[in-house]
Amino acid sequence: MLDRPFFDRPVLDVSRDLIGAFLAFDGVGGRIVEVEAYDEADPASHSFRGPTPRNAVMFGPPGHAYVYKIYGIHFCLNFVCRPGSAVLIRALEPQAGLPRMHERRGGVVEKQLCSGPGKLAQALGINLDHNGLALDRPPFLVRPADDSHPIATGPRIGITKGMETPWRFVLAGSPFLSKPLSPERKAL
DNA sequence: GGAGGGATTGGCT
DNA sequence: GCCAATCCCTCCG
Repeated sequence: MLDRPFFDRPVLDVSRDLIGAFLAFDGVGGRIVEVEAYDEADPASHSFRGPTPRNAVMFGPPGHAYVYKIYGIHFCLNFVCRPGSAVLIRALEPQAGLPRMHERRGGVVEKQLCSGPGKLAQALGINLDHNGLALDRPPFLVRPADDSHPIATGPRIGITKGMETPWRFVLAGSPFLSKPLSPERKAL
């Protein structure tokens, strides 16, 4: 079980170590195959301009869920690390509760159940009610990766600032990513 | 008090 | 590839 000490570390270390970890929400989830790191010095981060009502959880204790709504439609799930930093969970390899994922996501193929931050939140049933919940107890369950995985990094997706910062981490070669990594780079 | 915009997705050209 | 959908949060007046 991953709890506060795991998340009370530099956000890049946490991001790398989350690749291959298992995430479930109310028994629905899978292996984390794609994340992105954000911190307070980063113009792409919600925490860049300091604490506000929306991002308050990012400045709270490590090991909690920061959930926000994007484009008025979708939800995105982050894991809070040290104050002002968080890891956006972007894609899972579905492993648990697949029938419920399919119900929530409609008639998509398995590869597309959790291949993006909004899709993942929809498949797991995560919304603003879950903002601020601790990650080390139900309905959340986060378990460490049981062995090492080939990790690749690259630029983050969809942002309009900080595009040059290669803080996207993926499980190299996974077919469950939101987008292929290009060009492929070695992990730090 | 109000306008502008976003760490996305899915559908259409 | 392009673009609309749709909610607050943030910032400015």
